[in-house]
Amino acid sequence: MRLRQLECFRALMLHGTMTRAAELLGMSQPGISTMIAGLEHETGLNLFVRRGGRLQPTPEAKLFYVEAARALEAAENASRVAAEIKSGRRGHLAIAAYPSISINLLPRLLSQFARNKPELQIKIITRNSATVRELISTQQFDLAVAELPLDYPTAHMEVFSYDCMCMLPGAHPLAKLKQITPDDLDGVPFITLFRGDPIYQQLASAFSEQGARWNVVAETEFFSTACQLVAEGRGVGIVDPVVSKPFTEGLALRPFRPRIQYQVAILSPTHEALSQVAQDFAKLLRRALRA
Amino acid sequence: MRLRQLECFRALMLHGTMTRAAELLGMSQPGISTMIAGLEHETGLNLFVRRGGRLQPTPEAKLFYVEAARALEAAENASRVAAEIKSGRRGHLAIAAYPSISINLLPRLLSQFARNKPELQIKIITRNSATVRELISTQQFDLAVAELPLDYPTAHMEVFSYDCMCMLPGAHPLAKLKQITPDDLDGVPFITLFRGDPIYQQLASAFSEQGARWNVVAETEFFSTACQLVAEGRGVGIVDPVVSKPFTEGLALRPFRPRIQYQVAILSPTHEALSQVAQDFAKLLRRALRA
DNA sequence: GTCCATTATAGCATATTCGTATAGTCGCCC
DNA sequence: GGGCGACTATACGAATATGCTATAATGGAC
Repeated sequence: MRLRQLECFRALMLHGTMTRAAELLGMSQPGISTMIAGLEHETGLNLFVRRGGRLQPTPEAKLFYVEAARALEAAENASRVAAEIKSGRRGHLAIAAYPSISINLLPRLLSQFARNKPELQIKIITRNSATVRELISTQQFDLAVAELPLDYPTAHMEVFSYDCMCMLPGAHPLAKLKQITPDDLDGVPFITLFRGDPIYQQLASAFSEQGARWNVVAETEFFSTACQLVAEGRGVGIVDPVVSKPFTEGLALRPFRPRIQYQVAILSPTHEALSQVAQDFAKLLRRALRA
Repeated sequence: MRLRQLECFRALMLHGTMTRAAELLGMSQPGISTMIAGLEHETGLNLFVRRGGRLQPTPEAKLFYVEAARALEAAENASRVAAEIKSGRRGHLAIAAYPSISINLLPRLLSQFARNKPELQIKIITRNSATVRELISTQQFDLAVAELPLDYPTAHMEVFSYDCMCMLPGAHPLAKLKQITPDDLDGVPFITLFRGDPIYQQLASAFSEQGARWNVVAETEFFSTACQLVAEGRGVGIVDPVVSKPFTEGLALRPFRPRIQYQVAILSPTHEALSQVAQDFAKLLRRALRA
């Protein structure tokens, strides 16, 4: 039993004559005739009686029609769903990300991505980078974004490295410098990430190597919190130039030397194939993180 | 999108490798390969990633699979239903019949007919012959059985004529006669159908023509009632030899002269095609009425 | 590296599909 | 009853699809 036969059968049931059914389906009348003959032969049912040169559906045809129409609709639905999947209108995209990126950059990218995909189900879960790494290995997420380093990176990783910038209130005297070193910040009130963070370690080394006094007045968990404190005039700080960009409006950013490296990675599951939607979004995300 | 493609896709999703799917479907591995390639091309979806010489379903494949399986099942269901219709296991058979025949003969034939057709829905409606004739023209019934004559027979008719038999209690003295005439029954207590019935008219003429006294002691609506009264010894009567046969057990039946004609017809709708089931049953019924 | 299991491609025979041309059938109207 | 119009069925051929065998290509295991 072929779908085309069912299609012809339905058209014939709905429109009464083969000639009209053929028009509707954009095919010739003999085409319909042979299709119907084939269907009758294969099912063994007499679907129409030839009566006065016309076709009259038998009771069998009426019974069969119900099922035939149902099957056709299911097939057509499958086709439609395929098109939806292809265009990304249907599907889901589950992303795990660490806080700083999930506050602003990620939702901004996602809403842009999903604008013409009304049926796309989106899930963002925010966890610290270590948890994010674990989540991706449970295969429950399509993509994850985590800060490096990770203890034991199991998933497929794509790394993005940034040199951190020193951020200062716009009117700060040091803002006139082209770049900023620990020497310049000797004793200047400083806002940093927590002691456990790699950034903290790198800063501590940088200051101690230059013999400058690192005057830490605040430790925060996220760049975004630090940015806000700097904006309030509590001191200067250090920030990555891409992910935290939305939080540094109105602040002066200057290259910091020596380089303080900040690394972020897009993680994807190893055992699971990546959906097209996820691949497409990864492309967008990659572009944003490279910028 | 063709059903065969979906079939291959399902087998592949369920069994993991093309080789096994091919075995299951009784076809070659390259056959599956080209089917899947065709499906991927037509839907525009990457359904499998080739990974280490194996196929791994993509998330798109998993999403699409749900719909594909549904469509396949619907199509298979349609096939099954077609087979059921063909074998008469599915369908309905609505018969309208006049009382005498619907008491015994019809249900007996029907239950024999439906023995191996568990899904066949049977409807018997019992009305007098005039109503039966009307019902058949409303197209709500497949077949009807009515007594003739009918006022204005619109439907297609197949007529069966019988010469009525005289019925007597088994021990009745007249039972020794080979055939019975009104003369033989002069003054004998007689049980007949109602005054309006054609049988009544024919009997009245027969008796008056021979100048015999027709001693009517009971009028009944149905032959079956008359038979019971005869069996109780209330008198003799007249009965058709086929339809009423089940009610005449233990009674003596003798040809009655002059012939009293009793006519029954199988009616079928004119505008509606007859279902195969109905045709098959009509054949059985015809054989029974001819006997 | 070799073997084993898998998938992909090529080439070919067959089947299906679907068009055009044409014949057959029936009802209708004069 | 003949011709017309509307319809269905059949014949035939070209394009396409199907599905086989043979064979190449790939990658994992040892």
